[in-house]
Amino acid sequence: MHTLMVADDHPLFREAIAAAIRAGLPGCRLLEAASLGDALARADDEEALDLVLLDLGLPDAEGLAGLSRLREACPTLPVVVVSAEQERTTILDAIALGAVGYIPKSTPRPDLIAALDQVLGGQVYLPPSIMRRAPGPHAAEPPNGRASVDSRLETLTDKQLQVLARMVRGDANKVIARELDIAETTVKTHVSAILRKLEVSSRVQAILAADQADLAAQLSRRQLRA
Amino acid sequence: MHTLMVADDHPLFREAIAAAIRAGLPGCRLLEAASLGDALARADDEEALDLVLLDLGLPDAEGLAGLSRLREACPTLPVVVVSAEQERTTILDAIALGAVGYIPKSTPRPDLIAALDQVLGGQVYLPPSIMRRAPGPHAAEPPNGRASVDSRLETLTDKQLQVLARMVRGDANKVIARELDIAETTVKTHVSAILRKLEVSSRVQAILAADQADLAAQLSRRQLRA
DNA sequence: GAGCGCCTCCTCCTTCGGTAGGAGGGCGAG
DNA sequence: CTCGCCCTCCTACCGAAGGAGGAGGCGCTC
Repeated sequence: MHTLMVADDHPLFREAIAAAIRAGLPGCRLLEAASLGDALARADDEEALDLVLLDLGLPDAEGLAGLSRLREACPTLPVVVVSAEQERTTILDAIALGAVGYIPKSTPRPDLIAALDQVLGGQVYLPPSIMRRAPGPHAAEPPNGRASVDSRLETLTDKQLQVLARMVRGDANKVIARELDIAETTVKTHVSAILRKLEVSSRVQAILAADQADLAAQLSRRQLRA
Repeated sequence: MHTLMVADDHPLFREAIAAAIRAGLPGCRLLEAASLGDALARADDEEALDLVLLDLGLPDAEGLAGLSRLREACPTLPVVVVSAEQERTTILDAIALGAVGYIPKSTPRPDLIAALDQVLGGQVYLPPSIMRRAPGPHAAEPPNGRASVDSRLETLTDKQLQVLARMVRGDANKVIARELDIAETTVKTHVSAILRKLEVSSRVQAILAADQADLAAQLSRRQLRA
């Protein structure tokens, strides 16, 4: 049927997941790897490999960097991330790196089998329990993080927002001036106002604050061209 | 059964997708909206709404900003994006904004119905044809995108990386000097080297390049404290 | 030992970033 | 009309950023 590889440094968990697969997907060949290096070596030998279940947190592959390395070494090999980590951004980063699925370690057995089925069938699996939470990306965050920056963004005038949009692209004042067809001194005036309103003391910090907030949304909300 | 709303400004496409749904998911109630404003108004009336099929490219909601607004207005309302756009990053952005699925307009009818089924069943749907392409995020992109920035990061020395880590936090040279307990002139030397190696011409651009690449991974790979 | 790379620090210089203050013009609300 | 807000531009000043060049120390390899 299929050939899977479980890459996890914790033997107990490796056994547990292997057992679950044997029970739920009978007929599968199962390989095991205790480290990323191990997994990479085995992936070279086995050309019949259909899927890798990769744990984030392998000792020789800190977090998503490990996934990145595996993807680079074997770009055509489908990888599902299996992890205790449940952050939305982590999940999205994993998918962005080319993972074909993300399975939290807390996933109940039947759901896990269904997820693997889905992935082996050529689909992409994301955990509904996390990805379908209502409030989207700005959920259980500290109330004085994103929200306040966002509100400060709203106090900016249109021109200031346009200037800020260029700042976050890395443009210098002189370039911004040329693009918006105003004098550099005027750009400076706007920049000063932006720094004051954002309550920061340098251009870099303004940029950091801006892309923590949803600048793109603010721009389109006011029908401003970027 | 379920109540769906199709939000698309193109009447022909709206009809086509409505017909497909009626055929594939008999018993569904179907609402239609020709604009984002329209959709928002109808979503307020209907409390029984199960899913919105949102087109990107509505005249009053440019691209993902429209999704953002809809999500803000109705955070608990599941939204599937339906679009001609097929960029991986667009898809991931949509999911990051809280969409529960992404269906390219080129999706064949049976697959579309299956996708809607999956979403109505509480899952998350991503188009396999795009998301499971082999080479991951740096595929058909210009070869000098993320990969090259990443490799340039590797040419940085440890100290340079430590300095860069402070730069991306918005620290000034003086602050970095204090933190690393070296002279400000030395920090400048490092910064200059960083700019040269990253092939950029300003601090801001260096920062933008750095957090496009995986700086965190690089730091932990060398066991450096941030 | 010689060479090399890295880290450290220095000076001199230019450009950029940012503040302060003033000044004129457009535009809408009272 | 007056007031206030915004955009525009200016001068002047100062500190931060960045380039050029030199220099010493440290640890490595050949």
